[in-house]
Amino acid sequence: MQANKLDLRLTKGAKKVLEAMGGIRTLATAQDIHSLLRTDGDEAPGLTTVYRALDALVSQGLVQAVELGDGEKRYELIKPGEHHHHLICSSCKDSVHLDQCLIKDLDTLIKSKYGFQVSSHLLEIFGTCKKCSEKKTR
Amino acid sequence: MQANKLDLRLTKGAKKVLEAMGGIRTLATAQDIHSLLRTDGDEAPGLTTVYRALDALVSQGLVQAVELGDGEKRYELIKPGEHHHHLICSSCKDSVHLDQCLIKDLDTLIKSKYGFQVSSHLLEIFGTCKKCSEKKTR
DNA sequence: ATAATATTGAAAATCATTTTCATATTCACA
DNA sequence: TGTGAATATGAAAATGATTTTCAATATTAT
Repeated sequence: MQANKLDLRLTKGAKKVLEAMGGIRTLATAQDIHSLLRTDGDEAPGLTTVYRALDALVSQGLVQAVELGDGEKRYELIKPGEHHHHLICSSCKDSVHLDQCLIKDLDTLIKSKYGFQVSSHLLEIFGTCKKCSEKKTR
Repeated sequence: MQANKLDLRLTKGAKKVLEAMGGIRTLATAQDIHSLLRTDGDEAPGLTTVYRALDALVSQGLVQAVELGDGEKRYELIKPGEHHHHLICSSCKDSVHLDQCLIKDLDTLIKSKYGFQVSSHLLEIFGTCKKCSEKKTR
């Protein structure tokens, strides 16, 4: 039977990657995820498989990829089809993800002003988090 | 305070790069700029120098670097200290730059809501440009 | 000038990611 | 349940953008 309600044809590797990502709250590189799996021991998939799994998960909408400008892609679990943005602290490198997209309504404005049909966007915000700015002024 | 005496200690290579970028209206990679200079002939700087020049120009605030997720940095001339964002057509790969930052006022909102001091942000918008969507519906 | 300093470029190194290819696993279906 | 086709895997090699090295040049201050 080929019932495809939600096409979740996940490979073994992808399932493990998904599982590992469940335990991470911040953005992680492919290599982060790989070494996490390695630490957890049991038959960890190789790095190549992790990359392939991440690709698959991204196109299935379960994971989002973010590129911050340092030449390394970072990945994060999302609710299927959703996305979100981050506040990234330049000092402690920690990232907080925002619970809602801050520029949802921009799409229609852009459509009417430029005739440009928005399909996705990339928004990341850099600065200093509360903790770090308190440290500085102390 | 002396405001306008900008520290323009540009190397010969950087000057050439700057010049070449003046003639480009879209985002260009280091290699684009390099081959443009090569085409223009006269004693073009090597690729290494182009990279170094771009670094310098970025830290001097004359050029902005954008990373779109394909692992290649793209560069663009800006008015010193300013920045802007792009509408990038997934179909024809052309990019239009927006004349003003669409999320200027977000900073204060984020500051009050998260205690996070914004210093910079990354915003790129992907979709289909007017020309390309007309082509499709034709 | 002359010595000290900074810039250049070719080639080598780096490093994340992708590809290759041979082997192992899963799947369709008779 | 077996059998062959299709898919998944991983180690090693390839890729490709960027960086580093290092020796040769050019620039600058003295």
